Amino acid sequence: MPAGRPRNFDVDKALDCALQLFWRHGYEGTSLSMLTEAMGINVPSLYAAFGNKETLFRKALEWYLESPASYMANALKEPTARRVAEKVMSGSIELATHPNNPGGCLLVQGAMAASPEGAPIRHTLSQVRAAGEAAMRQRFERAKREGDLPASADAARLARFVMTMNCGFAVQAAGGASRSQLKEVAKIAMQCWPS
Amino acid sequence: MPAGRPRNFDVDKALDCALQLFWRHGYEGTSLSMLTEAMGINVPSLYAAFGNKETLFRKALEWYLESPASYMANALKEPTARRVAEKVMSGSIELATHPNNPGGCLLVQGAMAASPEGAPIRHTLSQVRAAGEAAMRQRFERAKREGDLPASADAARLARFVMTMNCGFAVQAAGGASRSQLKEVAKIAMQCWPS
DNA sequence: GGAATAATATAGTAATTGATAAATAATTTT
DNA sequence: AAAATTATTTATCAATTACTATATTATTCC
Repeated sequence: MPAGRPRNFDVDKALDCALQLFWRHGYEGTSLSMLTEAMGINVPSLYAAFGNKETLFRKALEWYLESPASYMANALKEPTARRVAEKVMSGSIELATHPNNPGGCLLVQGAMAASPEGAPIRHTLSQVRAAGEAAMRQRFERAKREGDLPASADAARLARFVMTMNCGFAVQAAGGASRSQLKEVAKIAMQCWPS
Repeated sequence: MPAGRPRNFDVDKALDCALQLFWRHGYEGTSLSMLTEAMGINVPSLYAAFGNKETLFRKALEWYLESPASYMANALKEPTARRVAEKVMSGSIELATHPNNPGGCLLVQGAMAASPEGAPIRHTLSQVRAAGEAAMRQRFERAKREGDLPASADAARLARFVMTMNCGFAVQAAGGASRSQLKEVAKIAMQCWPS
């Protein structure tokens, strides 16, 4: 145990509270007073533990990607491109409509509608989305080499299609669409998958 | 001409300036000082002419729906359901990626990421999106009666599918996706259209 | 037990938010 | 020309924003 007065709050739990707020209200829609109240700490403790609001958001984003949004990495491990696409969409829908979570997706929720001061965060989030799309593209290229996607298929376009669906799910879920409604939509989307 | 000192600004032009800002930055991301600077008027004039920030947004929204977003109403007039879906998606993409416009769609951009104070606006915008989806559903039901959609098709699901694509286009465009990239995505989406 | 260390609590910073009050200027009506 | 009406200007309002300085409390090291 390090010298000095010990923390009387759990950093990981506090970070999870912050994530919930950012997820629901976006970066700029979440104020420090909302954060400190939900995290159960006061402002100087927040700054001591997390730097400032922006670094707190970035830490919450990291945690989001490695835990609630880990469905993406898992989906890429599926054996065929079709099943990858199905898993990405169902994972995205389940995340965006889980009753314990705020509706939608942090990467979408946090990225829209921001004053000029929020531009760096917005930029980071669209980069993260682009990275997900690129990972899918590479996975689909592998599928072409492995033969479970026809050689005529365009990996980049298919990845963009799935990511566009994902963004659409996030908006629809934030607007109140139900899980079963979005699953029906995903089923329709899979009907155009090349076989 | 009414009695009293005449306005020395054009209300419609000022409203259009406000729309540009709300479109780009969302409701809460746009401040009164940004508005007055862009509109070329000072605060009391804004309040006298438009009420307050919220009614100004609602007037900008009305203007948005009847002018830049009129593609939806026009698309519904197409003779077949397939062409309706094609037109809705291409209209949405062109709006969201037009070089003179802010990227994305006001209905999406303004609806995400908001503090609790912005809830009424967020609610209004998701209602407007739901209204568009309902209009499409009715149009597709008519198409079933007219025979250009098979009786087995589900009008509500198809409408939700197209609206989900639209929301996805808006997010992707706001994140920098190009018009041609999104048109390719729309082409893929149309491959699953029932015929 | 005393010094060093680190967290918390209280209070307060300058800047910005949406919104207004009072005074002034420009019209039409009579 | 005077009164009535309406817009603009200037200044300001209380509340909130992200953030910090100071003082206090709790712990470990020596």
